[in-house]
Amino acid sequence: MDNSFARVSCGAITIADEGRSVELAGWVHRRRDHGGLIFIDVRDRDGITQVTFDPSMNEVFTRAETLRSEFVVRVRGSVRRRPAGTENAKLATGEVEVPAAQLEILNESKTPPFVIASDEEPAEELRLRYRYLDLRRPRMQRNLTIRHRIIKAMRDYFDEHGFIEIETPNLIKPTPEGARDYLVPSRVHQGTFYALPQSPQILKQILMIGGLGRYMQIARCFRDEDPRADRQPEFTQLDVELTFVQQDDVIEVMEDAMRSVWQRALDETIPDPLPRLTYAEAMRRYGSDKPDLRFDLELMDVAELFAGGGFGLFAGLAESDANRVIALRWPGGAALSRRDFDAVTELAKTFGAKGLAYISLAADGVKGSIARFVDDALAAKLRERTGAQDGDAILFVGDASRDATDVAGRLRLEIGDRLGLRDPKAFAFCWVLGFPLFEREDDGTITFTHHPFTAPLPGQEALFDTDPLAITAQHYDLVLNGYELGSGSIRNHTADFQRKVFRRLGLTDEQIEDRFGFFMEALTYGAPPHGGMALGLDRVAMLACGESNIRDVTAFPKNQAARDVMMDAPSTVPDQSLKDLGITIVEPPKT
RNA sequence: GGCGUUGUAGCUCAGUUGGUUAGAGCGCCGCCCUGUCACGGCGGAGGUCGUGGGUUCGAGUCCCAUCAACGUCGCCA
Repeated sequence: MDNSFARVSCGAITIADEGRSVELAGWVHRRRDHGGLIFIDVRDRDGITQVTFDPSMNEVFTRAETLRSEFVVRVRGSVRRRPAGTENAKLATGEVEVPAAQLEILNESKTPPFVIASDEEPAEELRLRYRYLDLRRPRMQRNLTIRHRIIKAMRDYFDEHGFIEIETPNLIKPTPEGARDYLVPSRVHQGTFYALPQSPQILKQILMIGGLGRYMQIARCFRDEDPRADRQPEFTQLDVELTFVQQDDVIEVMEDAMRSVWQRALDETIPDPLPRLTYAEAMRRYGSDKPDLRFDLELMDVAELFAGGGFGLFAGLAESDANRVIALRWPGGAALSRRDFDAVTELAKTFGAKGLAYISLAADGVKGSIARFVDDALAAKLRERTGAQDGDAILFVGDASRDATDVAGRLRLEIGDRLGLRDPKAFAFCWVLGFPLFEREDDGTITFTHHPFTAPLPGQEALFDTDPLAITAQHYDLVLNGYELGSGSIRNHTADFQRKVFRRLGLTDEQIEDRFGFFMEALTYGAPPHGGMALGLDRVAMLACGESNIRDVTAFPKNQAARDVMMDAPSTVPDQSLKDLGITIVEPPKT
């Protein structure tokens, strides 16, 4: 290589480099062929530099005429100031250009299925099919860079605070609880299976029993459930665990870490301390255990205002504490048409509502579906309770408490969306605490809210046999902009108590021994008190990037059918591979 | 598995109450062009309208089924 040319990045050349002999390598971003003069924008990860080709350079010019989009080139020349009046203020390198003295075509490119140098967004299916082309676009390069900075900031923070990163295995023991496991057949022990970890939960607890004290890991996790915009079958967690801590210790470490990450990765300052809500309060005020605190518009209970009144439905609901009648203020909602309200009602029905009542407030009185039941006195009370003013509407959801809360919580987000109150550049963190330890499933059985290793609040052990659903857990969720970033808890650290929890969940001693015997035994050898947390890194990155889809912060995501459409995975395997594993496919795949 | 939205040129999209030869912008190809940077000018190629069936004199348009993508519910210790 000719060392008189300095290799430089396409984004970094400035007027200070004038006269320097440089070598650029990158992709042909755009070409502008004037016949007697050719401009090529050469792009690499750092930016774009304009290269010019003059006909006086016979051979080089002729070769330049063959350049097309996404060809890979190496160009050498001396940086020069652009002629006066031809500078491009839109480009960081717009004051200079590189007249090509040498041009090497390192590789040609077929015409790409979509234009990389365009703001037009191709269908996601196409972006995933040709992910390597999509990754060349600024958006993905930016998102992956931010994701990297977040991960680096996390590792730096925890390293500085005495944590060590420890890898845990990906081939582990299946646990039938929780999500479906991805299973990996064993060749050596035919007929048996490893599972990919849904999280390193038990392993990190055993690390605590192993005396490692402060652990963190950027851990890959696997859950065989249907993907969503904020969920992938394969995802990454920031996993953390500490010994000799109480709930507040973990919360303080984690929120300090997040403050540090936001500062270092995004140069954003977030509050200290972060707001905290109880689970009950979050459900009551926001209708969600992961409230979006970027805007207010809280759910207001108004059942007693309708008690004994003319609107029979709400008057009836008001007779029992098991019901809620919730009012939601819709700023400016009085401008909506009957048709608009009908559409919102239909939407509410998709949320599970049986119906939706509403009134519009105007200077000349109250209108809307239940206006005839709202006299001046009631209207005044509703205004006072909700803060609604002339020009606003109020939606009413009345139902059994749980159903009304859920519907109203979703309607609140819908209103926030329509009013543009969910700013992707705003970050509203909060903690949600005080979750119940157990929940009742639809079939009536008792299950855990978080996971079976979560400890109850001290002193509540007595409720175990009398009223288990009343037990509050030492469990905390970190929430950002209406997304659950992650959960943590103080764990049970005695075998006796852990066994009690398992039994309460309906496991027999044999099942406990079979599935968790190794762990139960570990607890009997001086397990220290411990607790920790795990955050969904993909969601953290998604929100930090202002994206609404986890796939846009993942280099190689699966689609909604859990397929990798670039590799075409999953796929069939040769018969011999199945034989080695002792596996027979009963029903051959279709197609 | 349920519900919703979408599917028309390589890409992004338009296509009226069913009516002659299905369009636009970008991209692509050819020719011209020495200061462009979304270069410009002229010309051109490119379509099983997702697939299958039905209604009709006639279907991109209406009906049924089906496939795919996305969103969502179920599911997600």
